[in-house]
Amino acid sequence: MRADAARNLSTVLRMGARLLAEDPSTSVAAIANAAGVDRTTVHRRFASREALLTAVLQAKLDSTEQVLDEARLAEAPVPVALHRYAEGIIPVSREWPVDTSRLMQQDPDARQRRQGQSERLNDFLQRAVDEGFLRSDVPLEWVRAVLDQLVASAAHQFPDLAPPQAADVVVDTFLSGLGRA
Amino acid sequence: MRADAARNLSTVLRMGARLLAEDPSTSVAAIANAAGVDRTTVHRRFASREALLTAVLQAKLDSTEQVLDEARLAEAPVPVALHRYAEGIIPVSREWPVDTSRLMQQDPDARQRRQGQSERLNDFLQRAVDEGFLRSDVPLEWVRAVLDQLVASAAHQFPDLAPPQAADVVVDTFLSGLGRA
DNA sequence: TCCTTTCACCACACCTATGTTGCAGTTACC
DNA sequence: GGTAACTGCAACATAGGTGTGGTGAAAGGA
Repeated sequence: MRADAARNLSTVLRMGARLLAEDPSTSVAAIANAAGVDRTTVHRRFASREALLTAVLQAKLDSTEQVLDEARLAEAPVPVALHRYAEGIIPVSREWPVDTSRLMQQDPDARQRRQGQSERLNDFLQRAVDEGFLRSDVPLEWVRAVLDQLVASAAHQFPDLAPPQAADVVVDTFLSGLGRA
Repeated sequence: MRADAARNLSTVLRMGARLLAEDPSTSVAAIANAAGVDRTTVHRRFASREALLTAVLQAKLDSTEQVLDEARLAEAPVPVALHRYAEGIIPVSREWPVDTSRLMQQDPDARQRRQGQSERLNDFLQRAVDEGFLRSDVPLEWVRAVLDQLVASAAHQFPDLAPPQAADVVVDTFLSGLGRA
C-alpha cells in the first residue's frame, strides 16, 4: 500500500471511531469529510458501510488485545496486573471510543474475538478473588461490570487525566469505594 | 384526549425508549410497529421524529424528577436518601433506558431541565462529603460519575434483580468498593 | 524522471426514512 | 344510538444515504 493511502486509511478509521461514538448513525460522507478525503475514496476501500464499521471494530480489538498481552494478566501479581491493565486500556478507550457491544451484533467473527478477550479478563478477576484481593461475596459479573464502567468513566469523563493517574483513581475506587473509612 | 389515544401514546413512548436504547437510529416505522399502531398515527401525534424523541426524553425527565423529590435528597439523612434514590432511579433507568446525554444536544429546554436535576444530585453528594459520609480527597465529578455508572450497571446488566436488592449492591459497592478489607 | 497508484470531482441509479393527505372503518363517550 | 374522535390503509412527494462508474490530476516510489 502506498504511504498516502495508508495515512488516509488510518485517519478514516480513527475519525470513524470518534464520530460513530458521538452518533452511531453518522454517514460515511461525514466520516470521509472529517478525515479530509472524498466519500468515494472510502467506498473504494470498504465495499459497504458495514465493512467500514467492521474495520473500526477490528482496529479496537487489535489495540485491546495488545493491552491484555502486555498486562500479563495470568502471571503478574494481581495488583500489578490490575494497574497495568487500567493504564493500558484507558488510552485505547479514548482512541477508539466506539461502543463495541452494539456493533458486534452483526459480526459473529468480531463477537467471538471479543468473547475471548472478555474471558481473559474474567479469568484474571477470578484469580484476584481466589488470591484474596477481591471480595468473594459478590457475583463476578458485577465485579466485571464495575471495573468496565470505572475504566469508561475515567477515560471519557476525564479526558485530560493522564493514563497513569487515571489508573490510580480507577484502581483505588475499585478496591476501596468512595465511602469514608 | 380519548382513553385509547392515551393508551397508544403511552405505548409508543415506552416502546420508543426501549428501541431507541438498543439502536438510536431506529425508524419511526419500527417504533410504531412495536407499539402496534400505524406509522401515520405516530406522525399525527408528533409532527416530526425530533418531536417524538423530545417527548420520550420528557417522559424520562418526569419520572426522574419524581424520584428526586421522593428521595428527599436535601433533608433526609444521607444514608437513607442515597438508598432511596438508588432504589427509585433504577426502575426509571430500566423503563426509560434511552440515553439522555446524546438526545439532549438538540433540545436546549430538556438540557436545562436535566441540568437542574443534575445539580440537585450534586448538591446531595456535596452534603454527603461535608457530613463525612464520603471521601473528600476525590473530585465531586468522579463521585458523581461513579454513582451514575453503578446505577446504570445494576439497572441494565442485572435486569432481574429487584430494585431494593439492586440498590443494596449499588450503595455497598459505592461506599466500600470491591477490594477485600 | 517515469510509471503506477491513488485521489478528487462529477454523474448516476437505488433505496429507505420522513412527512403529508384523503378516505373509510372503528372506537370511545355522552 | 348518535356523534366526534381516532385509527388503519393507500398513495404520494421529498430528502438523504448508499453504492458504482469514469476521467483527469497529483502524489508516491523506482
